[in-house]
Amino acid sequence: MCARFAGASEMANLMVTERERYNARDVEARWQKVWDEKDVFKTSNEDPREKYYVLEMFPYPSGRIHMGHVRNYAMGDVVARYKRARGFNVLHPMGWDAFGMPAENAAMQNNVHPKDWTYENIAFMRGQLKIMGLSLDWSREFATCDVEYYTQQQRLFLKFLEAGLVYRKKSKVNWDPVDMTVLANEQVIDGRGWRSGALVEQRELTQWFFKITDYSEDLLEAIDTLDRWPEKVRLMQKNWIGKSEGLRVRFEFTAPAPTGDKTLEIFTTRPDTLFGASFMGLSPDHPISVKLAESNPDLAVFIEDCRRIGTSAEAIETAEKKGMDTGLRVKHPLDASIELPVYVANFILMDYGTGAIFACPAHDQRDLDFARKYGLPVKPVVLPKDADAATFDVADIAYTDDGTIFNSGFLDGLSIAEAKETVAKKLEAVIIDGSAQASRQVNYRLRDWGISRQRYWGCPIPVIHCDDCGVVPEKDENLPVKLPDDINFDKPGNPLDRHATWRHCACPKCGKPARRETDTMDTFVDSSWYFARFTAPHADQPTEPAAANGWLAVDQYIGGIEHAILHLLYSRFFTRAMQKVGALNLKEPFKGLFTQGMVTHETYKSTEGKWLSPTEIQFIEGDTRSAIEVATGAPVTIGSIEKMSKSKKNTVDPTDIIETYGADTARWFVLSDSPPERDVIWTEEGVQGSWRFVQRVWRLVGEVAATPKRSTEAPQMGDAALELRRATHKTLAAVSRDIEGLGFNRAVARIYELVNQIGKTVHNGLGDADTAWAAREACDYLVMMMAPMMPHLAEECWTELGHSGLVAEASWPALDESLLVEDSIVLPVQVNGKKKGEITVARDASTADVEAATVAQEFVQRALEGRAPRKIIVVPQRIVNVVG
RNA sequence: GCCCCUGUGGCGGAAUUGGUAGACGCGACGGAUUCAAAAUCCGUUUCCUGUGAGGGAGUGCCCGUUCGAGUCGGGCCAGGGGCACCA
Repeated sequence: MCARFAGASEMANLMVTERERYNARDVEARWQKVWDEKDVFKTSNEDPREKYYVLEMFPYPSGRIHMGHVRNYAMGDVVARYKRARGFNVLHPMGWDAFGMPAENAAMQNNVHPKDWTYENIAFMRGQLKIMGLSLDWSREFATCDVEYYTQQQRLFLKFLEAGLVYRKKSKVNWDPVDMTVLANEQVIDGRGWRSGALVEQRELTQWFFKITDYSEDLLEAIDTLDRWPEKVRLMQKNWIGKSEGLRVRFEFTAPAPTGDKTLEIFTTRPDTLFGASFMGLSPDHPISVKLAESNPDLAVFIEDCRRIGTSAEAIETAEKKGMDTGLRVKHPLDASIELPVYVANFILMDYGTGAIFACPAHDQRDLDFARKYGLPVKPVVLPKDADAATFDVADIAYTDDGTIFNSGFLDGLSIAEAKETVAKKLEAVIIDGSAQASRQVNYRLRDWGISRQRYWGCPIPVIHCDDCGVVPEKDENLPVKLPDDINFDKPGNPLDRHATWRHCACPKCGKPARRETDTMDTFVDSSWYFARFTAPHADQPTEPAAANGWLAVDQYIGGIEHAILHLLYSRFFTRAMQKVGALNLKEPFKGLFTQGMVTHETYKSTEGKWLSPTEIQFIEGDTRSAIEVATGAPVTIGSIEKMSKSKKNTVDPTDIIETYGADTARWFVLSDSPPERDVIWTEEGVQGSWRFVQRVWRLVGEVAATPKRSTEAPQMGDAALELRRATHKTLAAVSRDIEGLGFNRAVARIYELVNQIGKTVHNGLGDADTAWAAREACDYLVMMMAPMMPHLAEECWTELGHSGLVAEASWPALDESLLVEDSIVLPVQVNGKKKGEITVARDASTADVEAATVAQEFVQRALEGRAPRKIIVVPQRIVNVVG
């Protein structure tokens, strides 16, 4: 509880001791028990109704849930409960993304076993989720570290291996020599390991890869079918896959390279600028560079330097363009009289294209930087639209925009596109050494997915290394390859490597002693297919294809934008791969995707500059802009609003909030204040507003419930009663539409409006039978409409209103369309586009009648200042505009 | 550098997709109730001007399209995000 409202906790307690107050804590526990005992949210695979699969990204069991989880799961729960009320057979499961580094860090720091740490966290967090009152089918729960789950993952791996979707290759990695582990690029900070602080080395390791690039084109193309995904995410995925079309061109060496190659093959997207070529560039890792280095110590040193620089973003940004002349020369493919030097250059990547380029400094910034440094020629060949060919030159900025080709012989005068095509056609027809000099090629930025991790707490890769047979897959009947429990973390590195017995086994092929693979799988593998596993969580195969095909795709997937690329792309790949091995039969796992915003909070700092949590500060009475530190009384600096994080201490614990105000209040608040895709600012005032609303609804429902139960037939309605009925049904139409479109904040606002209207009616008295009838209908509808967001309060009110059965099992209320249209309507009247007043006319009034009514208005005459209207535009049932 | 998104009161945000800008909530202010407080209820709250009815301006800035623009188009400015030696 926030110290700013140190009194609030006691306040809330005081409130609940008053008899008529709504006691969230007791009520919520009671209804949760009822739902549980009746198995209300258990879902059957055999239900004949239309299916709806709603899923929130499952949590990592870090120890406690945070407000981000609350927001995410509240949203999913609204959808699940709404769709259930709409008659769908709803699958809404929950599980745990339970493998990963933090468990091992905890093991090293606190001497607990990763398994114990993980399962204890899961038990605690499950309890936290349960008090949120989520409509989850807990019978389908699993953790990815459950042996049952990772057994099936190993089975999938072996099927992928058999299907040619898995391979091993040597690859460069960031290696932390102290922790003895591979680091992801994000874990390298200023060239040092994020944990150990040791200088990171580039190492070549043999690693396992998934062939995601087999699906580059398919993954790219199918993005266009994902029309219920945010445009932003689709764009990010497109950019990540990074398709570029170009030409592979082979340049003839003047004398064969030391590797024996007669030609140097490069990839370019700008064949139109070939006449601007000034030199060739090789990656330091190119086979020719490597071969040359064997007999050239200077080059060997240079290549070693390049490798040390690493792959982090900072390193790349600050690195100067550097290179070394190899002494090799090639012939220009379009003009054999031109010879070009071949350099090894530090900015060329081995794993894109062919690891070699031709450089055109005038039209590529990197090439230009390099050319200026080494005094190489810069020859412009693309002329900007209004430039003069005689004087146009490039200084320090390469010209990369559109223009006309010049200085290029037979290409002169062509557009860039025409020149590309002309060059391609010409070089495709030239045969060197038995094959075409050039071929069109599509290149992707997307790389294969390296899944090897030198870690203990992950899914073991089920293969065996045999001296005689090489790499041998484990036999299916020998699965699972279980993680050993008896490990220790007293030394850095992978405990599986050091285990006394675990890695020793018999070769599945020849039976001789062999060694297990000790690498485990990237945890992204675990989360790439869990959504499929939920459809048959206890199957003895990875999936039950009938169940998977019946439930998938996920109709609505909800989670953070931070997974916009990797998790979602891997899952899309996995679904395709699983289709290939017959585990299911579809390509796209998530039909609808929604990425919710973060939960943010003000930050606070002490006079010494230390971060302070909201519980450590107290606001000065009546002032929300100044506060003091509780412990010292010193003034507090109130900082910017940021994502809740442990490091900035600006977190609010969901459990504290739920204990004080109840889960419904917490859920209502995170749904109400901001559009769900944007960040929401957590404020104590806001939560109290939600809490006030809960009490208000409870009071109003209580007053209405004291009136006699309404008959099925509506009585003759008076004006006030009819107005309330109209409001009720309009709200129903709007809330339905808003929830369908995930506009929870709008749905909340509509519900507030209805409650205000009910309040007004109650305030004016419920004496008339028709008013009481309308008020009861309004409350029945209100309770149903708020049930997806505040399920406990809804159940309690439902009972109070005299209904038997559960709201959780009730159908969405019926809409009376006739109440949405009114006989007379208010039309705004503009004069020359500015609103001057309004008129009330019959709904079906003719244009002529509306015009007549308009010109008769005194305010219209006044605004026209005596002139006659030149034109009157009547938009039926919308607006009138008088042009004068 | 490339790609994308967002700019509306003191604050979070609505606006039927070109038709009454500011719904709803928070905060603030005034009042009722109370011995007093809490809670609750009733008001006011975009800005300027006016005692008032009213009048004028207004959705980051400029220009345009339109009877009519927060919404569409063009050009700026500011903030945020993604990718980044990708040839």
